[in-house]
Amino acid sequence: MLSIGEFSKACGLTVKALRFYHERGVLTPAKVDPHSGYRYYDEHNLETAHVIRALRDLDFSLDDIAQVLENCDDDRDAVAYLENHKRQLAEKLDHYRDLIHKIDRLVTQQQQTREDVAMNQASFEIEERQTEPMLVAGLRMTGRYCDMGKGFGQVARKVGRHIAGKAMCLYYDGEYKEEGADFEPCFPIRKAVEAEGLHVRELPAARCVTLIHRGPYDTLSRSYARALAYAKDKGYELDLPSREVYLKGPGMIFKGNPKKYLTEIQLPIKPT
Amino acid sequence: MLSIGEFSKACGLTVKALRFYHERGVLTPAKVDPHSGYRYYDEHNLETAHVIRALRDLDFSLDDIAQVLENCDDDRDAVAYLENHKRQLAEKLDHYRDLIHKIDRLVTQQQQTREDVAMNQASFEIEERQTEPMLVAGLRMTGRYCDMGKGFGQVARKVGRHIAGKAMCLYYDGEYKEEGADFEPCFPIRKAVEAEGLHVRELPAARCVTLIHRGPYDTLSRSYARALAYAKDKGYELDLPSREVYLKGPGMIFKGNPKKYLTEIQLPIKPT
DNA sequence: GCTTGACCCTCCCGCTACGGGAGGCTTTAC
DNA sequence: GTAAAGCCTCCCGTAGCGGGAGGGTCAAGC
Repeated sequence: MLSIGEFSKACGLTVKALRFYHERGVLTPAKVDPHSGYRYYDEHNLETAHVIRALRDLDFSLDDIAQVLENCDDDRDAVAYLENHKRQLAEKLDHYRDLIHKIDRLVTQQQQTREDVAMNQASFEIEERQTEPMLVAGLRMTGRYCDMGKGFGQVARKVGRHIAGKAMCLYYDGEYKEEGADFEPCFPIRKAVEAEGLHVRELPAARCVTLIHRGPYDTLSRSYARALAYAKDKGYELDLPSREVYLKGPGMIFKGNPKKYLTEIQLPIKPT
Repeated sequence: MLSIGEFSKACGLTVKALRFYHERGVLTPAKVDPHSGYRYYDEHNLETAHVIRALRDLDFSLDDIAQVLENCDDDRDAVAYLENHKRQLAEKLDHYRDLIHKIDRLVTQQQQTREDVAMNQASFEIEERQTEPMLVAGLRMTGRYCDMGKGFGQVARKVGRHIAGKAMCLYYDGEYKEEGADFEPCFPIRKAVEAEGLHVRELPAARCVTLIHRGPYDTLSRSYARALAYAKDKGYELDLPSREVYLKGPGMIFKGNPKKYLTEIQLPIKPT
């Protein structure tokens, strides 16, 4: 018969834990002095204690341990519980793996943005440029521009891990529309994915009038005006859809400072 | 200004959570009516709420979120926190992966034991057999047999994932010794591992008198007597170390029922 | 027999991030 | 004016203990 302190040393469980196990009924001492309330443990308790320790080390809950103790005499009986517990652990594992991947994506996106910004920092002038063809997944929608965020959210959720570049939006109207606008938020993706509701295809190359707009979205019209004036000046006829590429916009976590947003406007020139 | 219920719908956080965030100071409503105590939230709160949601989805603690909110205006500022958090998640990931491996090992060992037992169930008679050479890691010790368990524990901890078969023990004394016995608990392993304090080598093949003992260890002497009598009868001279292979003994979790233990005794015959 | 120090006891609070519910105001709609 | 819905605070519960307060018990030495 060992006192709780001696037993604690013998089995490697803390005194606090032993008292708690007693209270929860998973490890009842062989004898409790009714006068002093002192707990005394025997050989059989030691065995149970070892079992509890082994199972706690495997992250079993006390309730599960109680079940195992009740139904098993043998490692063999415990196999079903072990398998079951393993499944639960595997779920947690997947969960954490998923979170780590998400963080990874956030960080690399952030890095990408920083590089893009650094690269484009010099030129805020109107340019003519040939865009590269790219594979995109988009969600065509009709409504107000402020609902665009939800569209991006939906697309991102569906093609999440295949995203290969900056968010962009295609505009199928030739003008600014308060309501009933026809536009398509999309993401460049690495490889063709099937996703219901999404339009996945290669966006063709096009010669464009481009301009990087710096500042909040509600001042975009000024930059549009400049680009359109330039095109008119050159006598270009413009094509649809026009594009906006969100080089630096609201982050995945923070909205950030709208004064620092960078948006590239791309107005395709109708080939002559 | 939205009431807490409306705001809850707007940001996707529960009313309970919002009150809790207020109490913890991570999301203070724009206005609190001093008379009624009603909380009212504004546009800026909505932004903060989104940040909190994004970070909670990544399993950030509220304390960490508070720090991020205090020090970051931008996804870019948050990168360091994300990296840090990722490290913590990676630790958990490793932890769970480790546990799953441990469970796997337990289960496969258990299965192995079952198969071994099924195979050996028929024969409890004395046999002569050539043992196969095998790679083992052992810990030679001097003392009492009851300390053998600790020896197995040490060996198992060091070569854990390389264990390839049943625990066994080599006996270097020609007789039973109460104290000062010279023996070596060891495990067969898959490939040579370096482990300080352990003796890793190939155990040579040997022709043996073998016998499977069923029951607790304190009745082993009867089986030894039978095997020794057989050897004497045949006129064999015996070699050292003799071996015991623990086909079915105390499990990794449960001690199990000693009456069901199976132990193979192997007494090497000195080549003539 | 007495003291002392080590050991043990039973509460109670703390941690995370809320959820559930009781009991009581306030606001809003009809 | 009234009723329903919404809001408030306060308290308890979660898992598995750790820390500590305040007080009883045990064994040994004098």
